[in-house]
Amino acid sequence: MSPTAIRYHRGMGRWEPNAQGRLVQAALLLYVERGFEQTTVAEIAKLAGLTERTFFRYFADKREVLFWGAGALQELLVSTVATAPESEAPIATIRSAIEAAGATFQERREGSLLRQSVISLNTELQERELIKLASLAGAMAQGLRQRGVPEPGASLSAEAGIAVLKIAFERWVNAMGEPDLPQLIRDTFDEFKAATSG
Amino acid sequence: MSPTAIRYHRGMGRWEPNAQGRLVQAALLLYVERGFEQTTVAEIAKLAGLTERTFFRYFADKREVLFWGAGALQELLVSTVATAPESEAPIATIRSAIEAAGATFQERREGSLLRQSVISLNTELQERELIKLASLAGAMAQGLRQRGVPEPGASLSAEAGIAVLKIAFERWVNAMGEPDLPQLIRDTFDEFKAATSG
DNA sequence: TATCCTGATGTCAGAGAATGACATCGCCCT
DNA sequence: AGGGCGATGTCATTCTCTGACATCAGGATA
Repeated sequence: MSPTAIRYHRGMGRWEPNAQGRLVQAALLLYVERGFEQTTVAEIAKLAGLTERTFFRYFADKREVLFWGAGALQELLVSTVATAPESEAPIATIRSAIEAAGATFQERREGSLLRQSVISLNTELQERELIKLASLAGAMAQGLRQRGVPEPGASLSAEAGIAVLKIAFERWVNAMGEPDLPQLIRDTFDEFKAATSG
Repeated sequence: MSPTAIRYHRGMGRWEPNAQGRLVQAALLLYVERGFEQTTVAEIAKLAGLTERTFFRYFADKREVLFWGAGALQELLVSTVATAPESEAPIATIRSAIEAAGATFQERREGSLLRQSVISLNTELQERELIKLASLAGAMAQGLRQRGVPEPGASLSAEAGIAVLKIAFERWVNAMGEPDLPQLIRDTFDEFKAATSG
């Protein structure tokens, strides 16, 4: 089937509303159906009823559509770190933040799994994911520093948290038994402590 | 100054020898002088006395030139893991491997710093670096698994090692006092343990 | 109401990355 | 001498991404 343009309302204004949302929806649909590489930006734009040029006004590149939520995730992590109890150990603060992040993935379980299935099939997308994760680690480290945690402890704690998130997420995706991601994160943190304290 | 083609010997065979080496040398030169983005593959190829098409026969993309040594590094890590004492704790094995990797950077100090200065100025290159590091972690984890270390401990230990490498390397690059990288890695491992055992 | 302005989108042109198909031609082997 | 091989060149093409400029509905303003 060849999908026609995605429309929402009828000509309310000069253009259909929610251009960015239509682009995201169109891109995700095509990435899932044909794969990321086999999808051109022109096709995405056409499906969204827009032009290629407009796509690049909303997204820096073809990959970025899939990482639209990264900003909100970073805010969640940073605010969780910022509002943690003063007396708490840095690694415990990071643990709380990562658990909170895990909860949001759990809430959007279907979407998260779909998105990951696309990413897992393409190296370029994995690269983008890794740099987003590194950015998250950097933001959490900065949050810790603002709370007086010195380097390199701040960065090391943040990196540890991201490592746990990565591996817990991977377990979550591969597990058919639908475990709870926050719980998996807690378990993985414990295993991490056991594995690295040798 | 506009550099002319890089030549080695005089027409020994049909072509100048060491085409790949000339490409690496030319690319590095231009990346340092003009920056990565401002350098085109056509320019690199011309400086190496070759064509654009030949560049892409040796390197999958423009970035890959800078990660030429990753294969050897991975072999070093894997073989270090493989030959570690049987009784050793997994995290200690990883620590040894990372230290060995650090030693090779220390040996090529100038080149490592130059390379990193190029990478640090460009996001695309940082993405490639991160996925290479992830690949190293994956290889080390597999090495541990072959020694009977179960998941998720194997992956967690490997990721911890890579996190330490990243941060120790960063300290090494930013430190003007020329500290010893293997020693910095040892110190960072100790700080990591302290930071994550809270 | 007439006019101006703004912002979202379209149109066009172009550089540069990357890839496939095929040509070239010294060198080595027999 | 002849033939095949392998490294390189040539050519054409698709696709990503960007800059410059055009368009035009709707809101603000006089």
